[in-house]
Amino acid sequence: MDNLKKVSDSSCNDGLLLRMGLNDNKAGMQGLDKEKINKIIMEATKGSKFYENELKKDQQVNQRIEKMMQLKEKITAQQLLKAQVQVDKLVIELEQNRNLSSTIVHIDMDAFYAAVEMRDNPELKEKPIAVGSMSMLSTSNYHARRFGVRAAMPGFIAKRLCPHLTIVPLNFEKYGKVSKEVREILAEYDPNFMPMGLDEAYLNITEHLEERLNWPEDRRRFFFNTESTTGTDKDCVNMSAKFNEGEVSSSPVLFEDSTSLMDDEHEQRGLSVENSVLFGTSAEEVVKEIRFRIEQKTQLTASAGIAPNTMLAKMCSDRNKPNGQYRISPERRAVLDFLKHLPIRKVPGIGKVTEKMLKALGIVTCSELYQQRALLSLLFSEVSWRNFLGISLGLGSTHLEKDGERKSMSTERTFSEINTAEDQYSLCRELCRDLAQELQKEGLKGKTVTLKLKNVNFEVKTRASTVLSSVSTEEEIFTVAKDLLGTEIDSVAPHPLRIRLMGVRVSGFLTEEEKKYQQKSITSFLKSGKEIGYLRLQPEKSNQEYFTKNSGAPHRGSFFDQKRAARQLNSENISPDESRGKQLFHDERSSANIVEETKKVADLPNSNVCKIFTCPVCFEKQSSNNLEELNKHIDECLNGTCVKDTVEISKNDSSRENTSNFLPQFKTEWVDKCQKNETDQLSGTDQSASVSDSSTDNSTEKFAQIIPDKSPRERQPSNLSDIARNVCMKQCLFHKQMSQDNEDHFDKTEDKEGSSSSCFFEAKEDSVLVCPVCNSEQKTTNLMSFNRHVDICLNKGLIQELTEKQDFPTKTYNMESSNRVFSGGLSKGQQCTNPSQGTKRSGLTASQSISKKPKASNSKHTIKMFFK
DNA sequence: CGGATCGAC
DNA sequence: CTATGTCGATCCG
Repeated sequence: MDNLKKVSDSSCNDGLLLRMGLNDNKAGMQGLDKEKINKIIMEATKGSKFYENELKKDQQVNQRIEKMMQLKEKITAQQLLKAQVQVDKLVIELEQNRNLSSTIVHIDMDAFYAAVEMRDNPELKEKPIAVGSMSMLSTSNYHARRFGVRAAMPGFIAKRLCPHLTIVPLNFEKYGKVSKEVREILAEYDPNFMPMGLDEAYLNITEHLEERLNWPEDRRRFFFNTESTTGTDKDCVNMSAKFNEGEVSSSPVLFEDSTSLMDDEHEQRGLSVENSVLFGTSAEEVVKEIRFRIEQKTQLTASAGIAPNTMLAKMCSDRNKPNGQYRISPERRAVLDFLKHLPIRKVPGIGKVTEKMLKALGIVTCSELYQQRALLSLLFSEVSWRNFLGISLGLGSTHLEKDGERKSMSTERTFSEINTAEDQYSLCRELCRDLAQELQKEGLKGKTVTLKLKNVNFEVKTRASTVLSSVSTEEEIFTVAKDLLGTEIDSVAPHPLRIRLMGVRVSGFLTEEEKKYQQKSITSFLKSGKEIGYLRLQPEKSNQEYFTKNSGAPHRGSFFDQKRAARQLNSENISPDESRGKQLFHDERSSANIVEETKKVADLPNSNVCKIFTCPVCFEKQSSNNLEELNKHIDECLNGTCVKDTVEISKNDSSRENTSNFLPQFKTEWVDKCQKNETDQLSGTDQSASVSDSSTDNSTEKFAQIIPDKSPRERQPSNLSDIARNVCMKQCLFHKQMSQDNEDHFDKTEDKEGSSSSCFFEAKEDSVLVCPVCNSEQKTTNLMSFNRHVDICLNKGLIQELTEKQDFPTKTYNMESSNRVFSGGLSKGQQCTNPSQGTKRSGLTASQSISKKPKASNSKHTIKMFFK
């Protein structure tokens, strides 16, 4: 979708206008120039509550910037130098692993909603239109954009900018249909393509390109759609001309004033059959073919980008928009050239706030981003500056990851002021009802309910509560949401709560495996607790039964249950892979237990268990209704007490709960069982796990040493260093493969925790050190010298290449705090970027290892575990 | 964990 | 009159 964000304003600090992101305006045509547009927007905006709030937010950003600048002032030249060295080591490594072998395509439908509406209503074709409502526009056509009418602008302001503007209401059904048609085409080129919303998608056409080489020619020939409606014959001809020219500028659908292109150039480019186009085998040709087919099928145009990774592809698709395409050839040089003068704001994941913060540091273009990498590493969080670095090197995801399971579901509504508690509660219930319905469609239950409120001053608040048992029905959700709402109403009493928006979200879903077991187990844990006095009934005002639904069964002893719950929990803490494997492994045998448990559940009458717990050890009431707190307390109480029935714990049990503490005895027990289990049952299978020597302490570190590993051959290294070596070896092997200029005989070792200054390269006996930058063999085996050489090389090579000159601030500062206060924007597209490289990347230091994705590869996981 | 923020569509 | 809705991620306390 077209965003208004892309344009930055050169005039510094008129916050709102900047936010409105006015585009440069083509002179000559009707429309407004930038100045007029800004003026009108200001007039419409000034004095509004909305504007006041925008100013406030702006102030907050300014404060953040100020803080950052203060921090910057304290940085010493020495610190900066050190940072430079560290960062540049990473640069080498990233550079080493640069992967240019994939061909990623980003397809972006031009002014999608507006284009669809124009297609379906010819009357609109000549007019400036926008899709949305008086309060908010989703997109506008290119004609309307000349007036400054843009997505995310309220309709009433758009009307002032462009009084003739036609606002068409949204019709998602229609867009969905068209989107589906487009996706059918895309799927032919990459069955695993990744749609991003209705109008965008990423494709990995690497495989397609290979196969295509062997295709007969007629498989690359496509015919014009002659039977299309609304005089598109001419459009088709236009298209043909455009495609043959390989140069496209405007679309008849999008521009009322589009000129007819000449139509007799067919022969110029392999058009051997009348009414058809033959496409070649290159990436460009493939994408032209895709766009051609999209237009033939839907009468809509698309823009596209072709590049070695998703980030670049996305930026490419923006380049020749609308109805154009652009390719970055898979060469490092080409990538860097593309980035050289590119404003950071064009980068997906860099929004207006990040742009502003970076601008305060004098960073506007990607090459400046690279220049300042050392500084950024001191001012921003690890995640952020690494992201920045990746951006400035042009690195991104080279494969398309399927998006994982959903993490939350929410619904929210904006309305004219509601200020009576009664209305607010009923609205809240309504939202809960809607949400419950959607949740049930996907069979989801979550533990956390979040209430979102926006008051009439546009201030947003969220209030969350996590409950013990997963919720999914209207009543369950409402029970929680209502409390949150009540608290907020009380907090402003005796004034009314004046809101313009309310939203409800449920998150904290169970994973597939958890779904199977947890419900019963957890609730059984709670129920049994109640039986022996863990939980006590507390009379409450009204519908406060948190656990009336999904009641669990009583099990035998409380201790038994508690232990089981705790054990499960910890298995969760070990590693996703590990616990998942285990669960699957035990599936069969545990089913019997579950059945039995379920029966008991059924027998239990609805109860009114409530929020007050009594500790079974000290018998004191616990005020917290947080299971974690409760368990923590019980742990403390129990610490040192002997628990005999540990042996009874069967590994089949699979209850879990979100508690990080549990009885030490159980941990030990669990580890032993695991250990046994692994060797007994897993040998010979694909799965393996290594358990390090069991030390005596009961800390969780022990669990961190259980290292899942897919490769049978490397099972059970005798100690941690062996494990580490294996990891390094694997990575080196991979490295060698990846390295185009082979012969790199250096070994990389992980930076150990705490010793961040340790050398990056470490010599193997008999090895020759080859500089990864200049590729020359180094005589020295002294790592210090070698590292120094690499640093020098870097400064000569990379830095110059990308930035021409190296600017090195040399002021002297004092700096005591290493706290990074600032975050750089990271969005999905962005930060998934590096996993692709990440899985292949070697030599990551422990602290460098990024593992946010649950789907982190095993090797990555191992690294992280190892250095925990 | 909860709350605020950012960013994308 | 009239400034969205939904989701994921990060960071901080």
